[in-house]
Amino acid sequence: MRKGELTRQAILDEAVRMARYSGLSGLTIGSLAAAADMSKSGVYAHFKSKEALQLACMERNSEQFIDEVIRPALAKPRGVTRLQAIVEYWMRWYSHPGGCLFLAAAAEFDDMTGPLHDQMVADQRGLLDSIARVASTAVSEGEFTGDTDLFQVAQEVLGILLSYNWMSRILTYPDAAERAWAAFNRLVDSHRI
Amino acid sequence: MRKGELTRQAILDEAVRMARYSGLSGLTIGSLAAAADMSKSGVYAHFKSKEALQLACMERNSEQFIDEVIRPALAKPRGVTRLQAIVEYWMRWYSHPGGCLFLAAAAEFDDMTGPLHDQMVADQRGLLDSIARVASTAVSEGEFTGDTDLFQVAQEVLGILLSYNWMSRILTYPDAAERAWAAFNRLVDSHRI
DNA sequence: GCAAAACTAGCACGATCGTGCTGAAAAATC
DNA sequence: GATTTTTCAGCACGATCGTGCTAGTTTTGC
Repeated sequence: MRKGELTRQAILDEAVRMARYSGLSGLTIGSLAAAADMSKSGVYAHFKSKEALQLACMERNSEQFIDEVIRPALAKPRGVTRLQAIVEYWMRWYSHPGGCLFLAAAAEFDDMTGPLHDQMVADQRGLLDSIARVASTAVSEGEFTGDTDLFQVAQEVLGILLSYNWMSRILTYPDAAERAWAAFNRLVDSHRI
Repeated sequence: MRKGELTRQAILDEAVRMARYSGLSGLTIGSLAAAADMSKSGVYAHFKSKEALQLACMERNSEQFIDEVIRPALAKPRGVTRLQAIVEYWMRWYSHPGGCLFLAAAAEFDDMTGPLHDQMVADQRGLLDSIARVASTAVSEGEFTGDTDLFQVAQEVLGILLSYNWMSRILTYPDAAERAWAAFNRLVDSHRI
């Protein structure tokens, strides 16, 4: 009853950690069991199927993202300050060992049907909405012009984040962060009142 | 001698097509053989290992990218026109059934060691250099200021492309292309002399 | 046309995958 | 402390994976 939920969370944390490296498809119950010092069936019993395990991983990952990116950003003052904060925390999120599970899931499930694909799309939509929502506070605070296209801002910020991830994680360019901030500042200035 | 190379290419084309959907790790020799109407060992004989098959897929994919994106762009006049062209062809490249194999490979091999990872990094570096090289023609043609940071441009163009891919392919936002061009125009204007 | 080379189907191997049953150990409830 | 429920290891299953050998067919070079 309580012990079960505890080990389930422990398994899930380990699963998310492993999935960041190998992806959710590359994650196998056998290796997960070994990492969690349990038997294969012991792990399996907590999730009635592999798909359920993968979905649980995505859910856990989203929780961690909220904890590490969304909530800290919301603690900052509304407006450009908060927009800058979410980008900063987001860039830190990308530097997790193994990378970003959202990105891995998107690459794995984009051409697929079923619950995994649907959950992935919902997650991605949530990420984009988060940016747009924070950007909207810059409008309501009078920092951005009233006719600002929030999803234009969201798409461009996402682009800055994605290319930063590419440059720093894959190509290991040391100037990636600096250039990302240059792009961000130019974007913000173009919408300033 | 000649027949062998022919079927090898046919297998490879089919393999790349499949890998766009499932990734290079998800690609299995069994399903590839079925799609190519051959026996498993018949396919396997052309590539002495699965890793060699995957590497050959990456090579074939790069050739196709050159044919469909790089070469057509180089046929355009140097400068902003060519930069705009490479973005346009690149966006079309992303709309291939199954998506972009460069992106899939990057997600699969980023945290890995070995030839597959190395080839992927080399490919990605090549993609970025392509953008920077085209951007440099805008400088030499006198359209961009002389102090333009070419890799700043490259990183931002890559961001526009990546976020376009995300928005259109995963989230199926219809305005993704329009917004990508808006971002592109703003970027170009900021570097115009 | 013939000999040599290249190509590919058949088959089998060890390994690993997800899944599921069964029973013992542990924990929770009273 | 007894009992009921939960938790988990052992084990086995069918399927599929990559790999490789062996023979026979097809294609090539002369």
